[in-house]
Amino acid sequence: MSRSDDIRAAALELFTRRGYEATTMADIGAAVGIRGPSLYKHVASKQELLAQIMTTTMEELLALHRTAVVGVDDPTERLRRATEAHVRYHARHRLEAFVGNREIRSLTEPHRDRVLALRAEYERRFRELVNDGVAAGRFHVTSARLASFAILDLGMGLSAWYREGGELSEDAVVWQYSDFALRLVGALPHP
Amino acid sequence: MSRSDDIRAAALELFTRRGYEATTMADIGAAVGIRGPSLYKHVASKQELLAQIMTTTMEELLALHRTAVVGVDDPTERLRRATEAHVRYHARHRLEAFVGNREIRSLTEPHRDRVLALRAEYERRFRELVNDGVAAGRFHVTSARLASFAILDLGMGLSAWYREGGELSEDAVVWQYSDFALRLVGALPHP
DNA sequence: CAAAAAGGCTAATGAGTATTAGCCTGGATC
DNA sequence: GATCCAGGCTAATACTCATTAGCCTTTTTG
Repeated sequence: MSRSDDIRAAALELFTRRGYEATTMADIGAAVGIRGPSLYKHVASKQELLAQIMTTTMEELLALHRTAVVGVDDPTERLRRATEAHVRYHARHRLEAFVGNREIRSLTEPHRDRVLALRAEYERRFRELVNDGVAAGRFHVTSARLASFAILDLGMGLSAWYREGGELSEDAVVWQYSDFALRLVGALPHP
Repeated sequence: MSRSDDIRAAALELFTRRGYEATTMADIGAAVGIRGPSLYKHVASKQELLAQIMTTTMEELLALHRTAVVGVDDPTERLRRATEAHVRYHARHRLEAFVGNREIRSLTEPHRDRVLALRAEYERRFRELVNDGVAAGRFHVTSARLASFAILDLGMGLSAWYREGGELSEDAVVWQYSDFALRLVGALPHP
């Protein structure tokens, strides 16, 4: 089983660095010390590798989101926790998040619709968090859609530039970005 | 000359929708009504098409940035104008911006370094805008780098979801996002 | 109006690539 | 100890592409 995991990890790394189309089965094989065709003893196809990465990524993100907000009522706290989960996931699993955001085009049809549906669901949940805050008079934005897109895009941007062990620790980024999200929706008093 | 422009426009459209690697010269030809090999009467190579798109995009963005802030002294106003230019460019030239952000990997070496240098320059300028505001006591952020990344990422995200003629007008998005940027750096009074 | 240049086309060329076929080996199983 | 079989490998299959060659027609030019 470990071999399959190594292959998935190598594929993830290569899909991130070179992109799905530019990565060959021989590349993936070389990364784990075997030839391209031998990969088929472990995985069904290149496309399946991508589909698995993207589907599990979106499912994990949604699961973490649910866990983050469950049992919390205050709109500000709900948005803070959701953003923390969002940002932390993008920092901790930046390869998965990066590929998940960029390779939707390379996904073929049974999978693409599924991933897009999960993503739409995730967006909808953030939008509702913002809407709830506005309805409660706690947030002040002109367009909840725009504000939620902005918050989501912060995480996606993160997955492009964040590096573990870089200048900024994971916690620092999570804390800062969550603060940014609350400032964005006008939820914090002026500093 | 018009033919070359048509080809560049078709390539841009296809690179955006399918990605550089997944776009064939035959596809681009079909989009302008000729066969793949005939394209070579107008352009040198597929790679050149990409390089041209990415280089001119970054140069335009830098030029617009310079124009936006020149002669403005107030830090808040400088950041507002820079963000407006940034967001407006990403809305108005979303295909160029989208490709410019996503296809750096597909660029081969004389060009990639050049584009990366331009991009680094652009990031540096935003970071300095934020630093200046902090130094003047007008902005309140923990990390200027993080804040400028966040603002830049807003534009990049925009180029992924914005659609001309959609629910939100260009001006609405520009105004809102510039406001977000100022809220992000703590430059606005509490609403 | 003849010559040349533009700009198309089809047919190579020359790679590269996912996937399949079929073989081989060394350890596990009986 | 003979038999499996998991997991490698090389060779073949069957594309798909970017790019080049060489030809032909139309338009421009002198």
